[in-house]
Amino acid sequence: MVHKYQLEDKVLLAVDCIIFGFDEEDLKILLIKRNFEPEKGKWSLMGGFLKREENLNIAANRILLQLTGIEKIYMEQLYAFSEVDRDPAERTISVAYFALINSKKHDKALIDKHSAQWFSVTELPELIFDHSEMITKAIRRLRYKTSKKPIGFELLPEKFTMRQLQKLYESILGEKLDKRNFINKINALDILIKLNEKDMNSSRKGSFLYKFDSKKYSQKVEEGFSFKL
Amino acid sequence: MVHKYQLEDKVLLAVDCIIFGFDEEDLKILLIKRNFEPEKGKWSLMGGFLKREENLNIAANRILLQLTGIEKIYMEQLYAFSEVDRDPAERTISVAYFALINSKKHDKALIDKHSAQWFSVTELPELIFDHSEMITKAIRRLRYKTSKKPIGFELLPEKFTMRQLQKLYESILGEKLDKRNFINKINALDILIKLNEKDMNSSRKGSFLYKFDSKKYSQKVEEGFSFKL
DNA sequence: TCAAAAGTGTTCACCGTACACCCATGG
DNA sequence: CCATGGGTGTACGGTGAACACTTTTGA
Repeated sequence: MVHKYQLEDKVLLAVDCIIFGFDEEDLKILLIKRNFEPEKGKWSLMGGFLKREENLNIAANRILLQLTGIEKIYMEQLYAFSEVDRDPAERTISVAYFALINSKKHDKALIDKHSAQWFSVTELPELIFDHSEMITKAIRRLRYKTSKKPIGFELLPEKFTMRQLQKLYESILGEKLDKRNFINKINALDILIKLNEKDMNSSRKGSFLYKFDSKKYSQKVEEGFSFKL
Repeated sequence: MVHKYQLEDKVLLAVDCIIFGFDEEDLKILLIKRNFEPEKGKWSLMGGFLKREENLNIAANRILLQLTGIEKIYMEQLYAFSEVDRDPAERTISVAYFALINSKKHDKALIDKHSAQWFSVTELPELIFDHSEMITKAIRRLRYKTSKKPIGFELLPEKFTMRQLQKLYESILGEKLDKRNFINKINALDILIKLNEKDMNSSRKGSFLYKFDSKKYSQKVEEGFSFKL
């Protein structure tokens, strides 16, 4: 027998995505210029509504694909935002997701189509609704995450230098790190492969490139290894 | 101008509460016997539906009040569960909250009214829908929380012994702790007031009672003190 | 030859952990 | 007088943080 909850209020359920990227210098967030009412023309997170046949993760994936053209994106549910008047048009609860992408990989045409733009986390524009609050929460969560597991690799190209990795961590944590200590710690984790290949762009001497060793990593995860950084 | 999102699907939004309590021995969870369809008669978390005029926190407060009779309960949003078929009756997304209460304080009549019962986290019955998953997530979150801030006091009576506090931490973390190290750490936090009063129930010698010093605590929070345990 | 970034180890202070015995009391 | 839980301190190893100089090479 199928019973129904007849008398309860229904609401719109939105998904908003905080998309983090990294451009060798700064931690950035991808924002769109809203092309529909309300608040048309203002900056906003990329979002959409949950459809009947989707769960939230699938909806978030769909929304991320729409803007970036990337299928498999690292992504986590963040928090449900539910103030009664958060969206002036209609009662809407929004579940925020944060995502990490390699900012070189996404589809430029889609970015243009949505009038999207990358903003450094230190120089964000004014945002609609409670989107600033969402971002604040996302940054906190990202900081926490990176201190517990080496999540940051999602934001880098396949091959990267120690310098880039350090800069990434610095921009996530918002503080300078000591080069030697950083390298010691990373090496202690033992999840990188040092390549016989140098990146000659950054300096005359050139710096070795590394790859993330995902096999070793997942093995260590299974063994319960603690990745504290 | 008020614009509406005309064509989007609406859903029911539920709030389910994982209510933790502590009885001097075990970490427990308060469950109810469902008195409505579907799954009537089975064990379930206390829950309810979000109303038009509420945000999620307020809804969670209302639901907690209904079952416990306590107004101000420590409570945090946990996660939104959204599998399409999680509730067979109707598409329902549920935002889970976890709450910490002093299990002595709640209203017994309300417990009876809802056919509620405390279950040790190590001996949970079969639960409806995805409620087991919610509990698993809540326990993980609680463990994390207690290692970062002294959240556990919410679960104890106003006056408590070191022994009780240690047992509480042990049952949250699921492991035995060394008495001396535990006391040293707690004392290092410097957020307890030792009373000139002993609890004579636990032993012949009697053990000193302590109170949580919430002034000192909030002062330290402001100063950015790290409460790592 | 010099400017610019890469690469590399050691020391020290502090923290977490392991560990065992005496105390007070009621029965 | 003894059984029961309460209360107390120290030693050691490991980890995190501070710290400076040499190397390479293109311009």
